[in-house]
Amino acid sequence: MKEPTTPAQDGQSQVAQDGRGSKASRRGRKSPSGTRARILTLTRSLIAQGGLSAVKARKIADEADVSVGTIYNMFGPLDDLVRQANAETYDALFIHQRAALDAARSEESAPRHHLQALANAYLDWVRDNHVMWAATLAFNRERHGEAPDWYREKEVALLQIVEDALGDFENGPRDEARAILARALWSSIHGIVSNAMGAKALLVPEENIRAQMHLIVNAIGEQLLS
Amino acid sequence: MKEPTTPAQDGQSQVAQDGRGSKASRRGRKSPSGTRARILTLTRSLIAQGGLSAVKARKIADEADVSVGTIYNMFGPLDDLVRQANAETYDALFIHQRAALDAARSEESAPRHHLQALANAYLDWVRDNHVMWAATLAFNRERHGEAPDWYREKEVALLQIVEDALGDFENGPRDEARAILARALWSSIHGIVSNAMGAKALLVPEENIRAQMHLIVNAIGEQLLS
DNA sequence: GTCAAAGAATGAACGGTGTTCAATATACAA
DNA sequence: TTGTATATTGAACACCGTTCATTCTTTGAC
Repeated sequence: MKEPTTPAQDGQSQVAQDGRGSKASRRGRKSPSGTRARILTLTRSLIAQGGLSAVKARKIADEADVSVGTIYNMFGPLDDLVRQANAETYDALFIHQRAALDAARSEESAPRHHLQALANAYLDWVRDNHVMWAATLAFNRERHGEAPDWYREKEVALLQIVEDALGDFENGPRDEARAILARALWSSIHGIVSNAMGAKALLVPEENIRAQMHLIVNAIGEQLLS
Repeated sequence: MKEPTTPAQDGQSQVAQDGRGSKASRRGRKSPSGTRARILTLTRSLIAQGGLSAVKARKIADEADVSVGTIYNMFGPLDDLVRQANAETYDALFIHQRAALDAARSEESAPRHHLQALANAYLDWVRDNHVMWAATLAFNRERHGEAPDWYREKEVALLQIVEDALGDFENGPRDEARAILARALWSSIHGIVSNAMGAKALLVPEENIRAQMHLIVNAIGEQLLS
């Protein structure tokens, strides 16, 4: 029984979890030589080029100038390495969506436009990151049962943004009802985009997707004003 | 270059594509001994028990009392065999959904209840077939680009049911607009259910999922009456 | 029944995969 | 320098999808 050097992740705060500070770390141990970061970057690059199935231990080891053993020592099974890569994808999406909501709020716009902005921002981001995102979703689908808490929280954080946007409605739902609505909205938008997303690109014309999203968001927004 | 015995599928009519008639077939060739059916059944059974990753050529060969070569002669690469298995899953869902719409129509109910019935029926079916369905979705996500027409049409057929239900609205949208709305609705429902579906079971309480679906369907239904 | 040609079934072998772990190299404190 | 605790290595293992020369089976004319 030998745990990998870094127990997997603790994923406390959103974003920024690269392990330790750049030089001497908290506890005077651990290697400095950005090997861990290099492996992770390489993994992400492989996914971006060839999808999930392009992630091979030997390929990473070769290109990162380490042995296969090192990868396993640092990350445990290859799935855990992929999860780390996916975590960074989640973080990027999170930042993007938070920024979109903040921007929408800073304008003098109705709450329903905040929802529209979130949906549009999501589509924009998926358009620009379809391969990474498809890999993340495929991975999740097959290994959702085994996902650790710090990973699951990434999804929850995204949902929280939608809940926040729903809070902008004067007489919108609260508590449980708001949580249900947020999940319904997010799942729907997510479903629409996923449905239009192939392995390498968006298959349905972008304007069509946007029309579908707006149908849903408008229908919900309408209800929230009555 | 040797094509598998049965070229893959032609998948003409919805449902029922087991290849040839039970005994002497159209062209006086082909083997009778339900080997093909046995392999397919076994494959489906493996998926139902252990998910996509449980499908192994040698395992199937052992349990079906054939050699690995036979499987490859009959189905080509293992992915094609899985696709055949998935096709049957699609067919089962199609029949289930068609029946649900027919039943809703035969009652004296408003068109919006037809949509509700479809959504509810979908959730029912996924609840009872989560493993097979999860496998189908996971497979699609990683190999959507390579999907042949006869396979893609299975998805289209499901969408058509929703379009039909939308046609029940007196002054509902037509043509392109209806197609977009159907896709939006179906993707949304699908997204909500997928979001709540783990590898082995529905993770979110069923009543919560139903509440989410009804929010969406009601919101859309409302719009269609104004 | 015979027998040659066509077809179907076989499974050892191949290249590639994730993963392990005894052996080795390195870093650090005394 | 030396001893010990790490970190790194890569050959070896088990298993995977896939191929294809070989073997068995069926068929139809005689």
